[in-house]
Amino acid sequence: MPAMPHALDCPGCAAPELAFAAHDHAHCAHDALERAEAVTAANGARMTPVRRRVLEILLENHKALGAYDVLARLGAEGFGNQPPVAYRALEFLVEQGLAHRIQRLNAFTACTHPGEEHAPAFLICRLCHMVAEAEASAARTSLDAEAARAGFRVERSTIEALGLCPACQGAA
Amino acid sequence: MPAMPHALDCPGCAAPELAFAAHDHAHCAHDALERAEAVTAANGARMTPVRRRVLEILLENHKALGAYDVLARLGAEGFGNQPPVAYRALEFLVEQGLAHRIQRLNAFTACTHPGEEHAPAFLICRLCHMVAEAEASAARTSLDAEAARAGFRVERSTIEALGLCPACQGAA
DNA sequence: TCTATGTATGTAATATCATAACACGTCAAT
DNA sequence: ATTGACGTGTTATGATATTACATACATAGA
Repeated sequence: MPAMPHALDCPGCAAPELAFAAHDHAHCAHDALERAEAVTAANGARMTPVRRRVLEILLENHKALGAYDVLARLGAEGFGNQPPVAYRALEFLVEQGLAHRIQRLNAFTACTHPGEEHAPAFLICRLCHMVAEAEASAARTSLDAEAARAGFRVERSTIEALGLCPACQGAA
Repeated sequence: MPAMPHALDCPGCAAPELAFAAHDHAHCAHDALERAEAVTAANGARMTPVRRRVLEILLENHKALGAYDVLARLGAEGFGNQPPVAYRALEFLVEQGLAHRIQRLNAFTACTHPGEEHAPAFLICRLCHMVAEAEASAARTSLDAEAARAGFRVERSTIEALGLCPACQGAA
């Protein structure tokens, strides 16, 4: 799987913050799955059937899914249908950096560039509910500096924006 | 109520991002209540007994309280004891800019500088659970710019940091 | 003053999100 | 073959939030 040619071809992969833009999503998802296998292997973690399936479900589109939405899908496919089944798989994916939790929505979304160190901001469209990741290092730097002024040491930060994606701005 | 002399005297009020610092909290809370009355009056909104009481409860300290914590207090004091009673009052306070919702905690905290236009970042101590407001305009500017690159229009954003407050850094 | 209107509150019922605790199965290392 | 770590299934429960409807209360206009 040649990484560079692919990234150059695929807007969604080359610039994941453009999840809103049209892109070859099947490709995008397939690629993310491949990377996920690599990431878990590198971490000595196990990508089991439930976990893989949950990731596939999240990768179906760039929206955030609630744990119970995922659970319903799992149950329908013969996996367990009790909440811990979904929550455990989601927690695993988040730990491995393969999915993110969107605090504002109490929901989860597949990571669009797994394997790369990142702590993105999320752009959440209030109409179509798409979620994109955006580079957040500048915002985080400002936040850390401001926190430091108060003597506060930041360990993790959540940056989420609610608004309108390009397509929905036209609609509204 | 002379605003300037007071602000100069009270670290908590002069620099609300220093909620972690020692300050005359009774004064801080009393002042916030007075300002709250002014804000609601200016907005043509009604500061009713339940709403005032909820604000007082939130003002007791700089921690975030869950809706059900607030509700338990209300119920014990003769107000309604069903969830909507708390949620409605909290929603009102948030709308009026007198309280903030902390997404990460599914909880609410009194605003430390009501009446001033602001969209702060929150600094949440994971040990003592204190919550302080920090200036977030720089971080927001970065975020908006990054969002604009993706064609996304930000309407509201949530910026929350989890970490250790000055006091708890010593303890840990 | 009366009454119509909008707003606030109380209450019941229910929906939605999340975790604790325990049983069972698999697999790799001894 | 036994042990121990890990993953999954299941029951039960806890925590957070909303819908819908009934009642009370304030205030403006007749």
